[in-house]
Amino acid sequence: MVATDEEAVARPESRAERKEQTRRAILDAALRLCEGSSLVALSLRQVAKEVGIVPTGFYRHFESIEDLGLALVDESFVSLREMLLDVRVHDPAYDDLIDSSIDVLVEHVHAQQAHFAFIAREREAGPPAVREAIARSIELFERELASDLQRLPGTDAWTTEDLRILSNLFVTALVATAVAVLHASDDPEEEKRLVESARTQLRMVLVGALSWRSDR
Amino acid sequence: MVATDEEAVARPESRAERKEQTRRAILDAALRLCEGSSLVALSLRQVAKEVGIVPTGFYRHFESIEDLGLALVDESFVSLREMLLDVRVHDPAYDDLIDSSIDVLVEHVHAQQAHFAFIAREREAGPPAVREAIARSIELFERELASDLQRLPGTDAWTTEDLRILSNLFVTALVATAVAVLHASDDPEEEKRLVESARTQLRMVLVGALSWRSDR
DNA sequence: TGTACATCAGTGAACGCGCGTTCACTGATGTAC
DNA sequence: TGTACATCAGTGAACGCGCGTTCACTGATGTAC
Repeated sequence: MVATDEEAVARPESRAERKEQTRRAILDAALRLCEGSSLVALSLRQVAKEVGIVPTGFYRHFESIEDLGLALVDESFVSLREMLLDVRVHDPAYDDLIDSSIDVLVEHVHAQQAHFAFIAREREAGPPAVREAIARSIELFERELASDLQRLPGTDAWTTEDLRILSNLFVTALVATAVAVLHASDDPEEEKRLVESARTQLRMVLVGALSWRSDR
Repeated sequence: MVATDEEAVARPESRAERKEQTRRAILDAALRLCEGSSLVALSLRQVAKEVGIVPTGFYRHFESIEDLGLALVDESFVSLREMLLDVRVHDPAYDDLIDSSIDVLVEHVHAQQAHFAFIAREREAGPPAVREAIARSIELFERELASDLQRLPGTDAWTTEDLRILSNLFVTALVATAVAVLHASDDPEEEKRLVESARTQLRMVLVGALSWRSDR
């Protein structure tokens, strides 16, 4: 065993790395503690206690609970963006698009329960700055989905506005499904029903959108 | 002027009536104060101050803020039920069904802003008992809508489950529209766009549902 | 109609508690020479 | 490599404040006779 190795065991992290670990612990603790109520009911002292630092230590990492909330919004949407990439990776054929999208959604909801619940809650109940950040990110997400939809056959002649409207409906239905799956997190039968229901709904929308558009 | 009339002016209300007035004032104050955050961040003392009674006076009317929240849920869904009746009263023809439903929705959102915002917020962020009460009421609302849909031509052969799935998608889209209209409350242009977008979406869904079903 | 008693909506003092924020601090880590 | 100094993540005491809840109360309204 070499001296530098022993040193690495004794002092495995730099000061910056340990600061980053505490920051992570604060973000995780906040996400955990505000499950089932809201960021606006979360206190800095609760978070500090959960993390195991003194209340004033919080200020080394965030200015306020609201500031922490904005960091959680960013994090959550990184999650969501990864989901969109996952759908693209599958490069789905038309008839398979909906099934694979819902599968990816459900998978991500399970892997990122806390993030999904956070967004669903705080988009309406969070501090104003957090609500605005979420609204902006959802709009961005819708635009990205719209540009994905544009690559599908049958949508070539659609206007940007048409795509935005369809994309908005998809996102609305998917968010509702995600929230329902979250609430049924301990009931696999219920989840199956929800997934089946979402499949039917998205198919209705897709069929309707295509035939309704061609009518114009 | 008769003696009894003068008496009516001097003592216009019974004790029970004045208690009811205070109860109403508490409900209104709570609805106002938790706009923009959530019931879980609302204190009994804030409500009492707003109403103009001493904090302990609150207990003459409600056991807790959560109890008050349950009363607000009941009230809000009375509002929603009136909306459904309004749609039925118009007894809409097929091609007019969507337009008149959206008109009624927007009208009710304007008249009952606080109630809609309350439901949208607390269904995810409220105290557990409040969330459950809202979930139950929304399910009931969906079942009522489903039985309305059953009366439409073209849905005769549908199963209960089919109707439930369609009804759920309608409610999801309508709730999303209501929330968007609320957030655009001071921008008539934005509201017009939202209404137009909702019309398009609901038409897509209806067309899709009918043609997709007939495929089976 | 008048009197005696019951009810009960709202009062006001008091309690212990958790809150966000201030401030001066400690001591390990990092850096310049 | 060794030393002297700077940085800064986390500490701990203290503050004034709003919180929910208890309790004994007041006095107007309602009721029984």
